[in-house]
Amino acid sequence: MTSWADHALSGLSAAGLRRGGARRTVVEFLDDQRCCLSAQEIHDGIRAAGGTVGVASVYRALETLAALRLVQRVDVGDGVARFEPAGGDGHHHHHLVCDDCGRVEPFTDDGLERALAGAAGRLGYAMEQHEVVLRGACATCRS
Amino acid sequence: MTSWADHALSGLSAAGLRRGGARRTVVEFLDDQRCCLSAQEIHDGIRAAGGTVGVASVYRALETLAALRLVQRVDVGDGVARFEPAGGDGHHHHHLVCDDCGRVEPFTDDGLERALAGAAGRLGYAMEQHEVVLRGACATCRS
DNA sequence: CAGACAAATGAGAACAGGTATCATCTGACC
DNA sequence: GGTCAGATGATACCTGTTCTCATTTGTCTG
Repeated sequence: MTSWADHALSGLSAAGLRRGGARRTVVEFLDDQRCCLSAQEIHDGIRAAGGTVGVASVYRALETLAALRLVQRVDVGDGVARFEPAGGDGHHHHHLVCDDCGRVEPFTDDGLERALAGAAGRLGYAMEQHEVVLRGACATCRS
Repeated sequence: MTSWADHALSGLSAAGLRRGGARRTVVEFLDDQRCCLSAQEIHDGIRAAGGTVGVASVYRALETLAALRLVQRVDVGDGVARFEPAGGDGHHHHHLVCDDCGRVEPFTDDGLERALAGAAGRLGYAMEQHEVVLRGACATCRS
């Protein structure tokens, strides 16, 4: 099995960057997550797990990983940036945000991916990443 | 012709809110714009046009309008919130962000809209709004 | 049309997420 | 093991956004 963490660490080496210390800790922490997390949540989570990584290092690691397309930055509209693993295994997804309960949940849709690729092609855009956020009332809150 | 400004001001009245002063100024300023603007840009633009609206009022007006779905909040990933008219006339669009020059440009795509509606329906989501951001190299920067 | 009153406003303080600084440390190569 | 540039962490700082509060202004009433 090739975990995303391995993929990401390889990517860092390939870019001529070191893979030890804080960067590795952030990568390994992210690897255990299901959906996007804010930098603060990542920082807190690492400390709760016994790690001692500074906030600055978390932000630096995320910035580096985002530049290498190894993490995706997600903005759901509450003013805080969230991050999640990207690239590597095909665990690509988008997000639903419930206006009532504020919960963020992932979803995938092949037709949507095709439509996105089609639109980018038609516009002459070399698409590197895309982000889709749907807002509304989730199935739970509708009742 | 029914401008978006009229539509938005009607919406404010219907919600039992006053339509004079700062709120009206913000609505009328937004009505002249092509694409999304940050709160700061809106504030500066109004002052440049001779208006005297405080920053707080700009943010409050935008928050109110967003809650009424009269403006759409757009987040392109640089940490500043942008806003643009929404609802009313069918001037709905999404955004392309160039990783090189940072320019944000609007686009529309019917196939994409259909795919979004289809995905939301399949997931049991009552979709109120959606936002799509494509990142990559724009046609100009590719050469 | 004047009076009354709650909603709305503006200036600036306060807050928070994110970034820059800098002395110290450490991974990778020799 | 030695060397040194890259990396780290604590903290000061910056900037976008929200809060506070005294003052102003729509709107409704009589």
